Amino acid sequence: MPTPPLPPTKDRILDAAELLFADHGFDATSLRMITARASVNLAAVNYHFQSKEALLDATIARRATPINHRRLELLAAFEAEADGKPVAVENLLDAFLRPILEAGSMVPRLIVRMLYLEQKPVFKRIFERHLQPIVQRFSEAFVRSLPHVPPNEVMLRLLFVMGAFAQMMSSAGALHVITEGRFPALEPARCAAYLIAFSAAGLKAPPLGSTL
Amino acid sequence: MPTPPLPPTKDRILDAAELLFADHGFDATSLRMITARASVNLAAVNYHFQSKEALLDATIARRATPINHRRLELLAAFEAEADGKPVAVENLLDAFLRPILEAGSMVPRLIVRMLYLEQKPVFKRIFERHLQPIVQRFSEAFVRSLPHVPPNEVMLRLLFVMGAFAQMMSSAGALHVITEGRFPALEPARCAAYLIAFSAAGLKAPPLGSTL
DNA sequence: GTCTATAGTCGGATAGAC
DNA sequence: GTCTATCCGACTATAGAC
Repeated sequence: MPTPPLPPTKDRILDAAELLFADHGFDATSLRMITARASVNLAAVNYHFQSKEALLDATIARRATPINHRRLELLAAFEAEADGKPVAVENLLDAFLRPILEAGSMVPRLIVRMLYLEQKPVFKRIFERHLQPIVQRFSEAFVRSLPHVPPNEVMLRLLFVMGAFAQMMSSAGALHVITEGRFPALEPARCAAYLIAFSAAGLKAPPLGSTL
Repeated sequence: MPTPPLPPTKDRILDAAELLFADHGFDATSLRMITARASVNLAAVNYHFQSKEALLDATIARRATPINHRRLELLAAFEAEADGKPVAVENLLDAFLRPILEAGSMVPRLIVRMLYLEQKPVFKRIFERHLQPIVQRFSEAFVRSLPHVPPNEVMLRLLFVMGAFAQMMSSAGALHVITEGRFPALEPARCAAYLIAFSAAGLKAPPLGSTL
């Protein structure tokens, strides 16, 4: 009986990098931490990828591509269902959030951290490539679905939604600790329905208008 | 005429550290970057503070202490005004957010980054010392002001509010770029009224209940 | 493709003169 | 209190044997 085939080196590196980047961030994750966890030689990273930044890019790309594909699929389905009328904001939020939440527990933390929280030039490039086009597409849908809110105010409110989502992903687990046990320990994804209810109410609130 | 007196070394270090930690985060800021900007010798940092982590702590403490004092002052004023009745959530949000927004442009970015975005053990200790007690106090007020929402759901929604606030602080400026100029370039603080309107609506939404 | 070995850099922290 | 000089560890990246 042959030894169970380990995943190829390249995939083991990606798996380890995904977990460590998600947990500790880019700067605080060294290539040595990655190679140790992947049981791979240090030099293998620079052989398969060219640099630490290129590894980050590959890590994000592997996950973001199918998620974004699914997002557009769901959006199209909701739009077909609405038959020309604006889609309910709850459905737009669902189409945007469900694919990333269903991608497994580390993936959202990785993407959130990388795309919303970090600020280095690398991340700006990654954002432009992997999130910008999707955000554009969804923004337009949100603007159509919120006719009583000025477009710029919709954009600002969507920024708030992204922040609430990021916070949920990165520290919903901490609520159990902060509240000294009063809040149940539940996975971030279990909070999604609460996030959608909260966000939908905020998005639909009467606009302030004026300066935007 | 004497040369204009420079601030003491210790304060110059704190000023430089505040700016750099806010812009680049803790890991990406080296002591050498700080001493260069402060025009101070490298060894001065370890003389006045003991370590990089202790410097971070001092940087946060210098700003957080007066802000938290002001928050409690405003909260007490609103509670006195309400005369035993629950305070309007808009006022609670105002009492929590206004002091940090009035503290100058870098201060909120520093505190937000340190207390919400970073995850190292150092930051956990800083959070427990400088934000935990305030959050506790305000949570209770929010729970009283939202009698139709279960306490645990209030806590979760407050987490969303914190996330929206953090996102506004760290990337409201980017909206001008992302929208290719359609969104006006305005300071994060100018968005505060919009954040409060959004958050108040989200907080007051009908609760989902069930699993929390 | 995978390893060892190492170059080259930069980090935080400290010793000791002034 | 402030400086120079330096230690020592960790890092990314690469060269070159197998």
